[in-house]
Amino acid sequence: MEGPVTIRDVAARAGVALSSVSRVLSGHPDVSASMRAKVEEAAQALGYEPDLLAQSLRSGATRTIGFIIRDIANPLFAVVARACEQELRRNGYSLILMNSDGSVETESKNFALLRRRRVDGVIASLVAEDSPYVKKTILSLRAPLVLLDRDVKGLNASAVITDHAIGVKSATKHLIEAGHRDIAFISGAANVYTTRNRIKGFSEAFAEAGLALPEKLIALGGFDAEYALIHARHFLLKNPRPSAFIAGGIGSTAGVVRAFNEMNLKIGKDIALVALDEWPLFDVFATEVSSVYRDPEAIGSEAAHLILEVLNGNEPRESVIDTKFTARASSQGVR
Amino acid sequence: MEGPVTIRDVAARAGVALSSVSRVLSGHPDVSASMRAKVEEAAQALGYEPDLLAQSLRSGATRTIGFIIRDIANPLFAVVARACEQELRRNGYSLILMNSDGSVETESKNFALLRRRRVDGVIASLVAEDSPYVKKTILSLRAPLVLLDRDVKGLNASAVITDHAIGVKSATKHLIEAGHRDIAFISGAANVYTTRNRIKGFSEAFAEAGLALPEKLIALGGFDAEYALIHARHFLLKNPRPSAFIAGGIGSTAGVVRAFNEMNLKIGKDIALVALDEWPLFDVFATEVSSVYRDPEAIGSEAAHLILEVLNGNEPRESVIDTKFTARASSQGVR
DNA sequence: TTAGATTCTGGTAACGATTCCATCGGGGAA
DNA sequence: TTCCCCGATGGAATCGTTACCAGAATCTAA
Repeated sequence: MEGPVTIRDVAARAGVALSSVSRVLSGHPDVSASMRAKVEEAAQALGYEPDLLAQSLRSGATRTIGFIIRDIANPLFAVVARACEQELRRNGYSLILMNSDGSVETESKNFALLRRRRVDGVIASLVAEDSPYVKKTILSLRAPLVLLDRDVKGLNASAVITDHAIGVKSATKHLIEAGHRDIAFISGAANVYTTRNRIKGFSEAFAEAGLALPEKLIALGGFDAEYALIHARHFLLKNPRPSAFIAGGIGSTAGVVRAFNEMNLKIGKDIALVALDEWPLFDVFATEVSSVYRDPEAIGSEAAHLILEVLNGNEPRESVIDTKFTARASSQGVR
Repeated sequence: MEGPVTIRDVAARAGVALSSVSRVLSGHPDVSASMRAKVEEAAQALGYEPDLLAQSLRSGATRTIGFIIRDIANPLFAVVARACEQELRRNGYSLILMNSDGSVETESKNFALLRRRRVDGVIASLVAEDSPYVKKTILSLRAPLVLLDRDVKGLNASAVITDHAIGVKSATKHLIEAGHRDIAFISGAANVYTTRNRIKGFSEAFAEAGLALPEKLIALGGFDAEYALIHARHFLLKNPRPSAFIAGGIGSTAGVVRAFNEMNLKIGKDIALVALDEWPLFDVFATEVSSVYRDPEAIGSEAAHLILEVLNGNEPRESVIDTKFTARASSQGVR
């Protein structure tokens, strides 16, 4: 009873050659019934299970997928990760999780490490699209890549893209129709598709209404609550004060709502709010918040499908997830 | 430019033996300066990086840790996972994430797969402590194990234990002192330490106050919102109606709050609420909720430390994380 | 000057699996 | 009966790395 059981041990016990054991266990057709019986008995008795490491070295495939994101603690991405892991697991793949901590440098190191681990593919939500690291690092990855909500040219990668614009446009229209003009928009960094696409929807709604875009009320710099808090405070001191806020993601919304609380502004009464994305307990606790929703489960399982497709020899492609605006108490009855 | 660069290619380019390349790159002392220079030049020029797979096969260590939890989408565990991954990454380990989907069978399969992947250790939050699978599966793991908030005898595992009892006891005392007697308690399944330990604190507070435990107001069966919703509804129809609720975790709290909303009960006014754990945006949106808080960052990094300790040859041990009750508006002014 | 120790280097055997190739029989066809 | 082919098996090479062993070259000391 020393160390794990290897194929040698099974061969010895069954009194046959290594290669025969391998053939039986991998279901090779040219094996006699008696051989099959002997080997299976021995494998069973010894509790043999093949070493995935050795198999990987031999076959060149690790049945392992890297998953790189800024921060798994973001509830949206946690759901994406869960759905993705589940789907990959069903197909015999394991997921290696890495956080980038919001740093392109860490992100780059993560890619390099995954390359050395010989992962069969990578699913990633990049910190930035314009980093000098990114393209070089990714191009040296000898494995299929699925990008989440990012647009980087010349990578030959698959992508799961969310159509934020359509939802944000509806939301903005809804606010404009309710009489809002000074609408503040606070969302994540401008150097990623997510933010640009959201702004696109925001702009389109103003353009179609024949109104000028309130450029001075747009703050795009960080996904964190701190960034949103500072800018929301600043906007709330303007004259005239914005009558509505659109806040991107959980971090931005947290910051915006804290600013409201500081000034004792009641959501849905003194000020309107639309959140981009939803998260756990979104539906509970006081005022119901209007939102632009995207299904994180769908994003995760679609990412898994896309990588599996390429692993099965198909060409990389893009898949679009839609968004849906729902008006709730937080954006009604303010004007 | 075919396939990844191996140590052979480096040896060929430098005109030396394989073994010399290996020695230089692994920092062996007995290497001449000229040899070092030649090999480093070649490795640099070819962009060589050692294959972790091959190294692992040779060395027996994969520098990989398995992380098994019920559900990464639980915000508390997402933060635990992040902190854990971060700490392990700093020490050169990668994390393989697996969800058990609340099934002991899936959990068992996950353990088996991690064993085949030859992970160096496993950090796990078990679905149940009394499963027949668990012990057998875990004992066959030839790697150190860190349990999160679970108590299974005879495993020789490390553990990060949360001292829920102390926080829950304070919370219960606080409610009792405010005059509450019919206090409902809804939390996760009873077959795990977390729940038992919480109930312990709950019971102690009643005992010390010389009051009988309101056993008919205790529901311990599931971590999900659905379970909590059904039981909260049921309790709210009792006569007398409970005047306070203690809800374990995010799922339970969601269910309880939904039940309140259905009956149009205002938290902190018509009914008191204490939540066990906190989560993103906990501090925002209307009524501030009293809570028993534990630091998920600390749990995650402590788990990483414990596994690293054992990997460095130390004995497994237990580490205790404390909890802290904070009274907020949700539990004040109801009576 | 030479024995002995000390560097340094190359060759080779592992780690645990798969797969190709060669060999050996047995069965079918002429 | 003879020839051929195919099913079944064992042996050896391979994946990319490290580590042991032996030998060559250099150096120290008597």
